[in-house]
Amino acid sequence: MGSFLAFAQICQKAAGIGSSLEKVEILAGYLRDLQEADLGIAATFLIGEAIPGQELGVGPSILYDALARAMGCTPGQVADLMRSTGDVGLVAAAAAEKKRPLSLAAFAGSDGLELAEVQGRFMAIARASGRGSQEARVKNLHYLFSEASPLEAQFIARLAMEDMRIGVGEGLARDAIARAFDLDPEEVERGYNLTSNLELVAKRAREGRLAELGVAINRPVKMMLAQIGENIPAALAQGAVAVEWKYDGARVQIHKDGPAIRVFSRRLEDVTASLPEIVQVVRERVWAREAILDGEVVATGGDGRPMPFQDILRRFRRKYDVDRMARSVPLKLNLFDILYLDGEDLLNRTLQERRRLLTKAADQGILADQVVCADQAAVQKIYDEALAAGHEGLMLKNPSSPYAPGKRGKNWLKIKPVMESLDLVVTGARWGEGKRASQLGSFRLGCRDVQTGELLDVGWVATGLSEDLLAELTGILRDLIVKESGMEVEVAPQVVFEVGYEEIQRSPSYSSGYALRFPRLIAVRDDKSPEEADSLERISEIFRIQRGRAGS
DNA sequence: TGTGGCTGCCC
DNA sequence: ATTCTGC
DNA sequence: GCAGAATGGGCAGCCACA
Repeated sequence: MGSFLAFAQICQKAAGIGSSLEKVEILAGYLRDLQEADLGIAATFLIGEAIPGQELGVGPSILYDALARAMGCTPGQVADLMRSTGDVGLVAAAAAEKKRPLSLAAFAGSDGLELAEVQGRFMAIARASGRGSQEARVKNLHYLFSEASPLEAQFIARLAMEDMRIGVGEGLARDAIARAFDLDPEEVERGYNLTSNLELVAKRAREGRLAELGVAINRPVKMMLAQIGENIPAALAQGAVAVEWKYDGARVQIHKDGPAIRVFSRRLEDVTASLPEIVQVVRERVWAREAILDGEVVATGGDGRPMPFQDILRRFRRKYDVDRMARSVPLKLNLFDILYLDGEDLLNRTLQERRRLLTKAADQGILADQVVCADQAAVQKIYDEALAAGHEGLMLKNPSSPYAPGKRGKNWLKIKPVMESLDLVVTGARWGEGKRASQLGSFRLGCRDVQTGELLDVGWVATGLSEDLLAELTGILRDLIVKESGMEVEVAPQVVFEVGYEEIQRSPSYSSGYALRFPRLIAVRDDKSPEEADSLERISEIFRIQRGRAGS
């Protein structure tokens, strides 16, 4: 029988090992000796998937509730512990230390939790819906904590958050499965990328039947991803590239089985019901009987320019008012790849070959434009056109590369412009978690309102900081704290950050009315005072002219 | 019945 | 999404 | 160069609660 304690001990061990190879070795040894059912559970648990492909509906709020109940304290006290430890796992371990036993079994010293029992509780948590469902989730978590030893509780809490933080992700889990059953890691990786189901992959690996996992209609394939490219000349160094616009939209993978059409999102969610016009256009303009197609949908306004990304978000996952919203935010399909055609897996064909087949399989009008080109000036011209049209930049792809599911490699490069940065005042901060425990991990930003002299919120920044800088900033800002509540602090406005971003968005939640898309710290401006920070006027002016709007 | 907080997922 | 870090 | 970790804005749907 697979004990959850043994799993937790392996997690603890893995978390303490730096070397990936050593980590894989230990995980492999553990997985190898499990029975089939436990192997499936343990494999998915390792990557923080409580139940393959299902939502738990548990976040910090419900988890802290359950922990508070287990410890017999208030959620506020749990939040205090979070601030000092920055780790739900450690808080849960503490809860298990001082728990009040729920059941007689716990008094008597229970037999310990089984992997299957823990997953069963998570299933009950995932199934809960409707009135009283949040209470049901809390109760099931509370039960698990009441039965758990401190070490078990640590990883139950991390599982509930679907975030194990043991330095094991999909990559190492795959390698561990391969090592456990003496298989080629590439084969395991292929099986996983074609099914996204580590439980299934682990079981098939054990049986030596990985080869049975192939490309099939209605089984979404992990999407191939792009790396950031340096610039156009560097991308052209290896020769000609396939050039496409990088659309500011949402990725879709479309499965067509005759008249039956399904649309999957980047995370392979079925979004068919939200996108009726995409289904319709595929029905009318894809000639292939069976196909798996890859593309990007963009919202297009009356002027033919792309609508803000926020509008696309209003379409995805929508269940109600779908038709009305389809009229106000119409989506256009831009197909750029084909992975499967009439019974044939095309993954190992070259991009050039796939493009040729795509051209035959669908109407030109729903394909993303593509040219194969080795000339720097010509690529630059397309780049300028993409930006002038309001899109993000270019995709430059290696014409002779296969479709590599789930890979983010140099065969697909994205080229985007660097926006001029903003100098913004740090007005607050938030205590971090994990690696950033007991440090300030994200920073609230303000711009100047010239009329009133006030600082207006433009959001937060939390990336672009090295560990040294993080520590230094914590030291500086700690002395500037004027107010503290929960995980957040307010600081006297003295520090100025130079902040980079991709785009300025209208914001419904920040007082300036604007927010930055993908904010990152470029530098701390020791040389600038808050009075010299950028103004709301400057932000709204950049907003007005960005992305080739106005003045071009 | 309306609303605000929470969660998951787009980027 | 972006960015930093250790292997 | 890769994989993992820590973090951003903003949307819909759902649930709790007033």
